[in-house]
Amino acid sequence: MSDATLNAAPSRPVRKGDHVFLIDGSSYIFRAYHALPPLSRKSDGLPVGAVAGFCNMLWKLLREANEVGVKPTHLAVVLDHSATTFRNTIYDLYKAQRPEPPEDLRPQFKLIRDAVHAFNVACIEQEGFEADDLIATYSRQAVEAGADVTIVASDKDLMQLIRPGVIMLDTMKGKIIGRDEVIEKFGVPPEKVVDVQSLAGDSVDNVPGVPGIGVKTAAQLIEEYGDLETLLARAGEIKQPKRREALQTFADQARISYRLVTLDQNVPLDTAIDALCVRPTEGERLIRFLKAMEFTTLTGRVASATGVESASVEPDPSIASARALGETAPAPAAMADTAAPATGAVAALPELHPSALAAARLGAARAPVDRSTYETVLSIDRLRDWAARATAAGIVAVDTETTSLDPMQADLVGVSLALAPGEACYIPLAHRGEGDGLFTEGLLAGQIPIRDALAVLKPMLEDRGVLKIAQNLKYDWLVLARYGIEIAPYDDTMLISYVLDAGRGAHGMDPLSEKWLGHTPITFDEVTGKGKARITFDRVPLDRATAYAAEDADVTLRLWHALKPRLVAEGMATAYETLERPMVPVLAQMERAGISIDRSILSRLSGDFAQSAAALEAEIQELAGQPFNVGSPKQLGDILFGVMGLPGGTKTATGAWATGASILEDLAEQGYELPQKILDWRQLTKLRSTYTDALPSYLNPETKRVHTSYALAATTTGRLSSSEPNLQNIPVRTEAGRQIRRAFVAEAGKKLVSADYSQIELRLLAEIADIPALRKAFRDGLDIHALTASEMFGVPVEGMPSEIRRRAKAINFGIIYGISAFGLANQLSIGREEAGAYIKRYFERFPGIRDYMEETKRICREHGYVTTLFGRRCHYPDIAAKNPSIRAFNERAAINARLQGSAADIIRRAMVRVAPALQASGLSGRMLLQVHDELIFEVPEDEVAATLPLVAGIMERAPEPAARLNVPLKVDARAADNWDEAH
DNA sequence: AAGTCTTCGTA
DNA sequence: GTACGAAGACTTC
Repeated sequence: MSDATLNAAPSRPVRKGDHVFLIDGSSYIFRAYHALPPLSRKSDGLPVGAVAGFCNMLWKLLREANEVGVKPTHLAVVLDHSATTFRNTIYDLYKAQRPEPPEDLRPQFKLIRDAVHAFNVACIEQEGFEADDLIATYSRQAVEAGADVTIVASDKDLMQLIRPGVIMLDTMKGKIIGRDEVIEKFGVPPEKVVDVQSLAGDSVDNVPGVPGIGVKTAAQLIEEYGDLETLLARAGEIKQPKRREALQTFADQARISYRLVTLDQNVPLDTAIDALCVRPTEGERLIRFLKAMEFTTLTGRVASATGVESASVEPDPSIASARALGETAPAPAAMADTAAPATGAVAALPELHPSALAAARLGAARAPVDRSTYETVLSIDRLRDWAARATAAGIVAVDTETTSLDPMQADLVGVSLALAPGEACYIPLAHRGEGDGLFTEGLLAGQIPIRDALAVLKPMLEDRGVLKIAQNLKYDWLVLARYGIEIAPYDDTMLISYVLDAGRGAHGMDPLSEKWLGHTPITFDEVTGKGKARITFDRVPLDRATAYAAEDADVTLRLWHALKPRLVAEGMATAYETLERPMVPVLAQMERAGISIDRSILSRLSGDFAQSAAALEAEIQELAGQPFNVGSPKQLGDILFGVMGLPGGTKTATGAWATGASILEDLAEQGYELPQKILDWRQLTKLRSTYTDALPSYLNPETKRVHTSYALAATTTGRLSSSEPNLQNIPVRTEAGRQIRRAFVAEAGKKLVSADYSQIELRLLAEIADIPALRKAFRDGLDIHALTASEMFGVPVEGMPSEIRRRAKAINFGIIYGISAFGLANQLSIGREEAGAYIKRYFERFPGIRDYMEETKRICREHGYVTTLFGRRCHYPDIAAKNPSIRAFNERAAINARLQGSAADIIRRAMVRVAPALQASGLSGRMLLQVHDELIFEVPEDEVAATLPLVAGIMERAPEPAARLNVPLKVDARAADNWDEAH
């Protein structure tokens, strides 16, 4: 290889058999920056990690065997010239939300250009065009000339260019991307990639796409219809209404997206492709640069390959110094993220403003996730190193992998940790070979014995000086509790998101990652499969397990960096610390306790219900004159309104006959026999399928109890929700329903204690709306519904007809729900006009409540949220919707949220206080369940007398000292052998 | 096998 | 009129 200096750019036409390499420089820089450990020039701390990675890659492509197995005849590094391109004229939001590059990356862009020149390689950039468009154009020209093309990049936007003779090479993963890989990723071949992308959109580049359509659905649609235009033209044929409407509504948005993602293959090039021919490496020039960068290893390699005496070459003095670039050299991301003692660059820059550090940190947290850097920890020494670094850092993201989604049955399979964005590991502990589950091969070799690993992790996980960060910690808390580990202190990114953004989208990790990091993590389903084909996590191969698990910890840590600062900035830190975070161990302990159910009661009921339902079914079919599926609303509607021609038939939104309870009740009142029997049949089958049959299947085989799962971040108002099984909707209204409650029992020698708030939401209405008459009524312990009726209708409370009181009660509930004449009319089975008149009269008597409702709407419109008594925010982004019914719905929800949410806050405060208070009093009762305004405990018989007043007192005083209400809270508490009698 | 619609249980 | 979750029927793949 000649070392001659060739200043004039040579040129050699591209012809058949040539091989053109096009390097996507810009995206390579970003990836190298995040994938590689932060590296600073020793002499002055100039960040050079991305430059080093880039130089190594380029050297390898030029001089050594690469993955493609050929040496380039033509080669260019293609860069983005500026942020604004023709795409911004199509769509002004294109790439709009893309964050600024991190501070310690910025000075490296210029260095990369210097590097390209030092390598004597063509460096291409062109105003108004992205690197991708230039690559597309060169690629087309090369193919037309009969040459092969290798695009060195991993950006999915370039995959549309793949065709015979054109492949992509991801040097960081050492992977070639061809037609098959594209099909694997997009579900369609390269030539259809743009069609799929224009439907699915791209959150990273802010390509809108069509809402509700992801890559999977898009691929399937394109597969079926061929291309975007055909699909849009025939969108009306699509069966699924949601999908059809989305495609029709957002057709133009999809067309815009199509233009955004389609690369321009006809850019008027400033530099002809012939000029990209590979030029000889000038050893001395390159070494001058590498020495200036202080890349000693690469300098040595280049020297020996080019035969230049390295010692005789001086570093290039023109290569920028940190100071000359006018850049502060901030801490590498890994350091900025930790509470570790300031070292290196941080120590050298004491004047660096905290917000600059925060910006650098946020930049790192938002940087692309690279799964290839995660470590699989297989030795106790490596584990000790990770634990020690976590302890030194004082902060670590943690995630557990297990054999089950049910934390009460899940066995630990592995633990992942993240110390800084991109710096994460997975510690497999109980992975097995890929067996059939019956013939287990035993543990996979090489894993650290679980006891040894937990012995290393436990001190760190319980260290008061190390903040553990998790997403949905309650799950991991429950799992680790069963291994004798109690995590503390901790933060939960799901709960931080919830307290900040309740009502503004979901709080699971995948949606949060999309929203805040613009990154799509590997999904659990992708790793384990789903449905019948699902495998347990212990059968996931270690490389896939590491990519998935370490990424979860990595993403969790990045989310924490993105969200935690908002708590203070937005004034939500107290709400998080008092209403959210302390609930994790409280709920975990409740779930772990579970509740005992009496199987024999349920199985007897099941039999009874089945028999009665069968009898009813026979009568129903007799009355109908033909056999049909009574459980099918479709068939039932045909019988009632078609065959029998009953009056009052209305259609549902989808055009089917409506056969809901209220319609059947109306018919029953008119004297028809069949509808009542249907109602009875429905009740019996409902109770049987949902409760008496289903509940026993939730019995935990080890504990012989039922362990529900509470969701802390599921509702907009702050309420909990319960699932698997839902123990917040156990029947209570009818006698048949109450029999089910009798199956919830205390264990021998104990009682169930139920303590519930009496009319808490109405009391909060009186408090928040500040209605003196209502406040006084509660203070005096009056019958609030009777009083309302008396005020409205002028009837004395004494001897009031029950129907009058019933109507007033419905109005009171209506107020809490953000009353409408329509709703009240439905509830009371009266006309809209009459209901409207009631409401008018109510507001005349209680004008303060109308003012409260108007004020709530105004506040919600102004801020986009309402606030509870304790500072929780409930967001209603559609409060100002143009559509009147959507707007009215949001207004009612906002009115309700202040009350429902304040009540939810109060019971949360009580729940946090109960366990310590019981313990302080030497009582051993355990809290088992929460049903919005009710707490259920299991208490030794001889402690019941002491527990009842203690619990009631804590609940009644729960608002204090944060709020001192002018209305008393009233709690009724009772003990019995089963839930029905205690309630 | 998975997703949507309808219905119904609770506060 | 608010807030939820679960089940069966039905549709779609």
